[in-house]
Amino acid sequence: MFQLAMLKPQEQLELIKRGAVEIIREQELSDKLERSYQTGKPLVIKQGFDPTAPDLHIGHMVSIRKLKTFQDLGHTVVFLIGDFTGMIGDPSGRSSTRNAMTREDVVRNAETYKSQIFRVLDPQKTVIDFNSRWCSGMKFEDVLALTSRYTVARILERDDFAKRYSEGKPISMLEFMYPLVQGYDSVAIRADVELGGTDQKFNLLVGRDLQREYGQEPQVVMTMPILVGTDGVEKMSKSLGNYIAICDEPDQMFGKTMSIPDTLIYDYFRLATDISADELEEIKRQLEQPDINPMTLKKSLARRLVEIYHGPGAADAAQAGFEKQFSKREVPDDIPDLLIESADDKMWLPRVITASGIVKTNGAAMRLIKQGGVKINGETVVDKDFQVPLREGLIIKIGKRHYFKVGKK
RNA sequence: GGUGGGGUUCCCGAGUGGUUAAAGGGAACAGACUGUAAAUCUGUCGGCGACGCCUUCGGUGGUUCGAAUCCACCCCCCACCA
Repeated sequence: MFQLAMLKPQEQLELIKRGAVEIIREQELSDKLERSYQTGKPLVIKQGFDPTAPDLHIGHMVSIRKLKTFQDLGHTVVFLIGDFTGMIGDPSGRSSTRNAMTREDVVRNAETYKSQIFRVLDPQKTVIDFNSRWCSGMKFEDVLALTSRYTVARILERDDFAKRYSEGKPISMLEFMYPLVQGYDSVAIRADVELGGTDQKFNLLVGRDLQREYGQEPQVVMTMPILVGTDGVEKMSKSLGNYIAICDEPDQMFGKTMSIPDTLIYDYFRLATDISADELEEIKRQLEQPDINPMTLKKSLARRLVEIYHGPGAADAAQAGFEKQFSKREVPDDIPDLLIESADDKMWLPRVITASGIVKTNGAAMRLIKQGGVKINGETVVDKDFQVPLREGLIIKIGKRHYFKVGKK
């Protein structure tokens, strides 16, 4: 695509700035680009990632796609996995499920990361690094030396610490140290620019301060917008279940996109697709037209997303499948088979439903039946005692979107 | 170390001896309406083939016919003081 030698610093800056919420400081970035241009030495662009949850979603991609821009401009991207703190674990704090990870976990997660980010980033131009590489070898005196360069009051400035502190919620010392560890990473890899969501601003700034403390030129901090999740309320995250994963199947990706509130359409176009400024303007205009159904715009958004991660052919198929299943309310083409092993020729309906994995307990299955959420071959079944004949071809529908075919193993 | 407050079902949060699987809200799920939007309305929301039984209110013991509720000890969180 673009080459470092081909684009002038000013042009690079324009591309980089697009979509960013804040650049601290733009002048410094401009200077760095200028120097890089003159010397031919690429800038080091850093972004840190949690060693857990390697299920990347389109919210992560907002900044990862920005990394791609840097990469296209010839700069070096360091995809930094924060395995060190992850391996220690943090039993306290409110997200008490954070358990220590083993080296194997970390390696496996890193592989999963790779398989996902390389859908966007160029493997040849991406450095994947782990902060245990320098953290593990630090002596306690090094750590103390690090802590001496920052103050409690400054760490307490961080929004969520301040909030939790004033609300009487616990903050572990380890969590308290996180910003320093993360900031030290910037020192260790001599980052020129660090990217992150706006919620990371504080941590990124600590990196800047620490670099200065260690006699380095401070990194430029660049924050990217946080994508709101499909619920339209919380930020997109795996744990809240309001995310569109980049490895979601086309149908699923299309469907999830169609379920977002209308108010999100514009932001999703802006942050999650490659749409041009002109097209974006057009979307905005159309959203204000009362006679245009936002659904049509949402469909085109869904298509674009599927195209990015699965290609144009998949987008066509996903849209066709969606319209068949939800607009026309027809039975979709691909229905998973549920093969049941049984000596009998029939089986109690709740048990069949549970076997499908859609609900966990017979009680939940019985509730669904009672509420009219279960259909067999298009007929609503309200008898919770219903015995399902185990013969081929029976199609069971659960709720709005779950289908499966019953068969005997 | 001292003093005081607190730990309830996915989350928040009532409940201070029986009628309590535990109010209310949120989330979630199902149904209606729809555009798998929002809003709204209705219902469900620990487990069990289930008018009954089992498990649950930080942990362990105890008092009682009966405990989330009372007592003892322990663990954890928070505030203030040192």
